[in-house]
Amino acid sequence: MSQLPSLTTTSYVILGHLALRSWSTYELAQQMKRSTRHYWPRAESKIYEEPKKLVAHGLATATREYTGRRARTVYAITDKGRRALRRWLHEPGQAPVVEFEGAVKVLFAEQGTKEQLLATLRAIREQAVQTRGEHMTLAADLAETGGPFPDRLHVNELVFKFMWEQTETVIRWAIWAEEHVAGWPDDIAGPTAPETGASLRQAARGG
Amino acid sequence: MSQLPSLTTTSYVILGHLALRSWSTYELAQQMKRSTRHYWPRAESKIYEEPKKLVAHGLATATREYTGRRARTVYAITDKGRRALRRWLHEPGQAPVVEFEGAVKVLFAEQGTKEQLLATLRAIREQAVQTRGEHMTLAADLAETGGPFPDRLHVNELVFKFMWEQTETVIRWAIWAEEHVAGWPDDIAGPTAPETGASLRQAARGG
DNA sequence: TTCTTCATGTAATTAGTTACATGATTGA
DNA sequence: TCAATCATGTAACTAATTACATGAAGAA
Repeated sequence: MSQLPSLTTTSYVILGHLALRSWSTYELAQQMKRSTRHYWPRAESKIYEEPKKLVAHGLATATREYTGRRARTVYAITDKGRRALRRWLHEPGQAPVVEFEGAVKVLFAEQGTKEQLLATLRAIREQAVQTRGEHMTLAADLAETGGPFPDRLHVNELVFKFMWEQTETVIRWAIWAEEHVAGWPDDIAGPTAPETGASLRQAARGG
Repeated sequence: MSQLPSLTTTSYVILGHLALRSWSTYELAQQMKRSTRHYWPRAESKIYEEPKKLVAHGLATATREYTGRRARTVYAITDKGRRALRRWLHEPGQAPVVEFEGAVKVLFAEQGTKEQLLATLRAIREQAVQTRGEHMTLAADLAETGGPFPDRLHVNELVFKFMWEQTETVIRWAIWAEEHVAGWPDDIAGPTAPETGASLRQAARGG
């Protein structure tokens, strides 16, 4: 029947925001850069394009406004949109998917030098420390001002905690790996040291 | 100059495998399902297609073999391929990117019911526990047999540890969130409880 | 007045996925 | 000998990205 393009998770990210208030696409892009980017990253241009689909489905309405001769579009949720959001919340969500190029470089590290591997790990750690800094700023703002939606602080806190723990895990892992590799001989293509596999054996026993 | 499609991280994942030995595409698909899928997930069809690009760049060679009338293609790395891989290892890698639909459902949970939120969290936890089980099996195999490349156990251990900690983090978070939410009133759209924001304040202080 | 940054999109391209197809092998 | 599964791809489609374009507002 319906020839409309089907809704993706990205559609529902937008729809969820519209359930809170009406937004212009620029505002949406700013807000999503601040929060959902960390667990649902999308290019800005996508955020300008996606709401049209919601309108086509009758889940949102678009209003044209003007600043001088320049147009902008403000989107608002419809009743049908609220029902669709509730239905979506009811379905089980997708598990986390991780894409980590740095890990691939670590996996094939023995094709390069020990120095290269240590540099890779250091870069991973520094990036994560930087991200943690951004998270701290965000947390401070949310804790002090309550953020743009103070009565949503409780759900915000849940997902913030996930982001935080995720980043901490990367930092801890990178530090562990750097220390571990520091003890390796210079030729990392060679056979393994006696203590190699300790964490595998531990994991095999269930951690 | 070069009109060849440029190499992606996926290309280098394949190239890295070819640095270890020659593989048919089917073997590559099996191996990647076992290991790199957890931090570089790609559809099987992609794994059949991508090596052609390596050949076009001169980084690999393709050999046609036959089982009866049925053809298969075995790929091998070239010297140019090894050099390209080493160059790639030298460049800093991309930080982890997480896509987590479950977190989006948690973020907008107050548009639904407390029961829905608890069900979402439970599903996340159960999925992660299942993944941990797969990791345990893999760890046991690697620890016992050394896996298909015993002298690469040291680098394998590094990335395995990342996968493991990543999954453990999800499980711990889900349990924490379930306990946290259990203490909320039935109407989760309402204003927040007094202890709300405690972990935000802690994060703002640096953890 | 000019430059830069903010604000608001569109167009072109692509990396990746889903769906399909078919030969070989194995076991009931 | 039939069905199921393993093995090996191709074709069609799409979600998403990168690159570009342009008006408005404020700073120098």
